[in-house]
Amino acid sequence: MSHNTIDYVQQIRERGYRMTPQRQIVLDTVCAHGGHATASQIYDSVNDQQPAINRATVYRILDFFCELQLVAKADIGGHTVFEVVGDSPHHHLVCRQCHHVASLEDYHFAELAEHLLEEHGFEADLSHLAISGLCAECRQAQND
Amino acid sequence: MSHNTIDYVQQIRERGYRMTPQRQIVLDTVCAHGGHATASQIYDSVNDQQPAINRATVYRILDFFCELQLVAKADIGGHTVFEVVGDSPHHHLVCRQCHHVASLEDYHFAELAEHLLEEHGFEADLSHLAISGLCAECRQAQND
DNA sequence: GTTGCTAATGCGAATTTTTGCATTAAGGAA
DNA sequence: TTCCTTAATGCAAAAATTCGCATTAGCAAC
Repeated sequence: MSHNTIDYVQQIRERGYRMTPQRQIVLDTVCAHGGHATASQIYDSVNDQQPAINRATVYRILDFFCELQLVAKADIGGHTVFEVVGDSPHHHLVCRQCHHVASLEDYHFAELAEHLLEEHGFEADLSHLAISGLCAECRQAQND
Repeated sequence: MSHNTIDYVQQIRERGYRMTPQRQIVLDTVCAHGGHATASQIYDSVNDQQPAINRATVYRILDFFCELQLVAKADIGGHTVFEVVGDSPHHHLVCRQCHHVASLEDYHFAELAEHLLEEHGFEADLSHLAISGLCAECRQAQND
């Protein structure tokens, strides 16, 4: 798995929360999925490993991780998916036509975040943003 | 209501879809709510006016309007809300702590959209984006 | 106006997600 | 190690959302 377990445990405890086997498994599972996984997909995987873990618990844990920003939630093509927040923040360009998803690491987002902080005092969490629009291919196809 | 009915009807027909009384009522209702309304809230309002309209239909119509970009869907503080896309595109800064929502009309977003188009050929639909982060108040409170 | 094609709706059931509450267990203190 | 506090889980029921399919109705063509 790609995450450093010790580190996450510390982060959780420092904020007054508890580390549980359920949370460990869910975190491992989200990591294992790598890309984007829906809550149900994550539950299914978890269930394969530990059938005793309740569905509601998985949902609550995913919410919990999102609040702690260990995991990011995004709406991609109408589906809510989860992804571990790693060391490389990136964004997603989701085509509203073909639903293709392009990942993007772009310094312009950093600029935007700076502006928001300076001009509005808002500390934007600009990692794993899902932006919908028209991809290059679909734009071309439309111009026929 | 704030929307020009004729205009929407044309847009819908031009793309090969049909205008129905159900769609009209849902559109009016989303407009009437003005700000942000959840699917259930919209269904309730619609149901008050026309009890015959099915719940599933309301959900499908909301999706339909989103695809046509007549309506924007956004995740705000964990709730999915809908808003009519008017002539004044704006964005939402959602505080992850206090869940306060600030509206924002910012030219920096337009710049970002330009960059995405020029550098990645992606025509971003940058209206009604919901960005989560920490608002000024909560940031200050955290520094005590 | 009438007809025909098919998009859109209604309905019921399945699936997904949330919620309230009793019980369990994490982890700091004694 | 044992005890205590209360965060976290499991369970069951409710609520929200999606899906398949038979039926209805928009609207373009005649």
